[in-house]
Amino acid sequence: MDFPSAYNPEKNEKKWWDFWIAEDFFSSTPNPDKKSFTALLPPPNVTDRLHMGHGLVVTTQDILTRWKRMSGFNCCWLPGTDHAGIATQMMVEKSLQQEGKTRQELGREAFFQLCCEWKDKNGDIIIEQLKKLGASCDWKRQAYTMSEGLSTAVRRIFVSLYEDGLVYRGERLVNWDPALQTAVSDDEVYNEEINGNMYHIAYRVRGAEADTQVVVATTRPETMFGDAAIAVHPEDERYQTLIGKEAQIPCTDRWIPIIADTYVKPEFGTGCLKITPAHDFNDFEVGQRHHLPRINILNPDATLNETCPELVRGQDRFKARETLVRALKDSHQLIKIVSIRHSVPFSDRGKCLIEPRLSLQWYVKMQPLAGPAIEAAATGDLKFHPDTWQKTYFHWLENIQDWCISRQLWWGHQIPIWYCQGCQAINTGMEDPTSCSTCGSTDLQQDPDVLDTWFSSWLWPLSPFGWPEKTKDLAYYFPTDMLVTGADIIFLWVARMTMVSLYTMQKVPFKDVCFNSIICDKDGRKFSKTLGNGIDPLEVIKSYGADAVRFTMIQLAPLGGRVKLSMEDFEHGNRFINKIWNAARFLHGKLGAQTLVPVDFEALPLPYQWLVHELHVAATRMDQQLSSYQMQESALTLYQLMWHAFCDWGVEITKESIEGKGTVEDQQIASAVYFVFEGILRLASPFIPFLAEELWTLIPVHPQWKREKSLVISAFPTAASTPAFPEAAHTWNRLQEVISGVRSLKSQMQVEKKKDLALFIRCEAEFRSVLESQLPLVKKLSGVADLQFVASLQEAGACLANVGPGWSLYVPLADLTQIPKEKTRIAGEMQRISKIVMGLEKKLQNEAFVQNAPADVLVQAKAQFANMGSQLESLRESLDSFG
RNA sequence: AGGACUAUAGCUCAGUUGGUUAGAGCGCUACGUUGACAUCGUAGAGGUCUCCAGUUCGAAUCUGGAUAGUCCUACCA
Repeated sequence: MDFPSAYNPEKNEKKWWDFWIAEDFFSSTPNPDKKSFTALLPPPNVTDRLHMGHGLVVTTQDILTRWKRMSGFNCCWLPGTDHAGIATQMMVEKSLQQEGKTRQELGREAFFQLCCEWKDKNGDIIIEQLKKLGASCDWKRQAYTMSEGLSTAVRRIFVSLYEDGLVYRGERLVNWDPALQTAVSDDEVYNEEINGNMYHIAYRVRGAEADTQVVVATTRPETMFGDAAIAVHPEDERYQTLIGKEAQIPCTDRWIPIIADTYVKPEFGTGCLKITPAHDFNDFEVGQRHHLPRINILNPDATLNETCPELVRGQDRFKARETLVRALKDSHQLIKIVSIRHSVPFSDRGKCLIEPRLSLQWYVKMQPLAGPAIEAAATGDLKFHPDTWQKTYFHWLENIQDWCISRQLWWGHQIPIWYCQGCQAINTGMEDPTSCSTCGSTDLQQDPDVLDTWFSSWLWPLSPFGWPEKTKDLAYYFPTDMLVTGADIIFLWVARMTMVSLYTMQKVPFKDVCFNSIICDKDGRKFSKTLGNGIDPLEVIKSYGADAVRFTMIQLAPLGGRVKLSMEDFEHGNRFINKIWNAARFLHGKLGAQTLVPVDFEALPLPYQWLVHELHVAATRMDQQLSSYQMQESALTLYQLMWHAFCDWGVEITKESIEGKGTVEDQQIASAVYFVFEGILRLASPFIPFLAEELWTLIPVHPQWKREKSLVISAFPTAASTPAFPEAAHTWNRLQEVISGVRSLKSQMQVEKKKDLALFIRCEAEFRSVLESQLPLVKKLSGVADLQFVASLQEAGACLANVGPGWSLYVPLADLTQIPKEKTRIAGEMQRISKIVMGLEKKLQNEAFVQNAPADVLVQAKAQFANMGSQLESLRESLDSFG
């Protein structure tokens, strides 16, 4: 068979992906005889395009899912997309804008239709990109938050919560995005520090004395038209006389009371605070305490409304500020302007300055839902990896605020609430009402708002499996097993899924939540569009292949960490792919002609027993590491096994010991080597599925591995399915030390080219017999012509020495002028070792240590003491031999 | 302001219940290519595990404190 000299990722990735999909390996249906493993793909927005964050989440989850699939689980990894209310609406509006149209001109229905069309055209781009990475999702189940089924679930949960009194409508301050003209939730707001001004403004006070003033400091002077009071601290001596008096809002003839409230910090600003309940969150509360009126001064587009004086009416908030400041200057009521740096809220979506604005919105009462969610994490039903996130989770839930779920958008699930135009009653239900349930009137009007996108995504563990129907899917797959996601949506998504699952099903939605790393550039800055410092995964896949990208990411990124990623990092994964490919190519050339037979492992030569044992150790370790979500470590285990055990030693040994005459011994060795290699491919499959599959089909069939139709559904090696040879492995390790010792000695002498070099070795009798049994191989691997056993150093003469545990290697010094240099080296070595020996001696003489240390630690220390002691002895002997 | 996390080799990071001569990859040095792979091999150099105190027979690992950095939450009228 022809074996290509280089691996072609692009060609093979397509080939194998098509094969896997055609054979339907990733689909799952409920099967009571098989244990399920369910994972949820965090549904990307339909507006998303693949970035490294997705890449990492998908790779991590795919590795775990593929590993579980190969371990015999019935795996369902559920994919899908989120309709992304605001983001999609913005996209569509933008394209409308280019045609010079607005959504208002188009009308709600047509606009909604346009959004649907946009989704149909662009919504699956991200999904196709995920597939490029090899995501082994159950693609037949691909869900979408606006699909019919999922929309029913949204309606069901809304109605249930409403009926349970957990959904209510209230007039509150919301974060108002004037650009999008909608409320956004607290979690969609971010703060940014900007340069601003603090305006000190004088209000006239009505009282006995003429011209008394009270000076307040504010960053938003225009909000004064919504002022309902001026507050001072009740114990602030400066202002005692003012409490109870009235002050006049400049530019108006409105008078407001001066009140006392402990919220005011006397040391801040002037110690006098204007209270604007309708436009500031804290003032809202102060206002509530003092029963102050809430005066809304803003139109939805943040222009000042009719409650304001003509001076500013109709002007934009920033324009109005300028106008007002000029007017205040003229009336000498502007005391001063101080420039400050302060953080102000911005809308995550609209990127514009948020205005707190009074409006009627729908809310979910969160406290009753939070309790069980706290409980679940406290009892360990729900675990976080790393678990430090638990604290954050608790803190948020314990201080939870009600969730504003209405959005003034057109794209999304319209709120299933109908207001009776007759009696004002509120109607809801699973069916659209035709008449008012209170008065029977047919004049009903549906609430124009839509629900927050998260109000559908929080049902992700439930709705795609058919909830609220009691489906077989739901019974089999729910609760799911695992979620991998970014810690940034622990509140927005993770906690809410937990709450709604506990509310509806009395069960946590998943047992384990893994938070993946945040990906940064070389300078530690987060990847962001505005900085343009991101790395496009698709571009990297193009140049290195999906496997290289996957492997690089997973071995670089710990759970819950922060990883600095640069383009060059992907060369690491690429080299690994190349290395494996070439190892396979070598096996093909050297052993390819062999027919594989069952291996009699017990009868294998020592080094091959070691190699088999290495597979056993790695398989055991990887299973354990993956079970505890240590993907990074398991990738390293795989890497070490493949590169340093199999290639550096296994392949080298094979080169020396196969004779190529078709003997039984050769056949056994070839079969053993391929047994290990196939084992490694199996271990590698979850990490680098494309390459593994390609090589797996190229290698000869091994009778001791069960051959399935594809590697992706083959058994993952375990401790039980791989033979172990701990003693043989230990023995071979000792021989490896000698081989390295010889190489080191040669390197010191710079005699790489002297193939006829002969060395002396002195060692214990027992080890000598082992060494003799493997002497030809040891000589070949260490690259010397001869290795002679000597009983003493005297036999060897003036020598360079290399001392290890239980053996000393000597090579005669050709050049006697090197003796001083060698003496210095040995002295240094002796110093290093005697330090260790002295430490051990002190330890062993310490009775407290002897008494308290566990038995195995003690035994180890004693053995090491003896070992190092004898090495020291040998070194001293060498030093002495130089006179 | 409150909270969380991080501090280990020049760089990027491992180090799972306290017991190793503290590791890996990249980079660096020396040597090595007549077919697995130079996308390579062999051998090296390089670390008072940020600092101070404590617990312990024993601390990179646990506790307290300091310093520096990152992030989150709330917020400054």
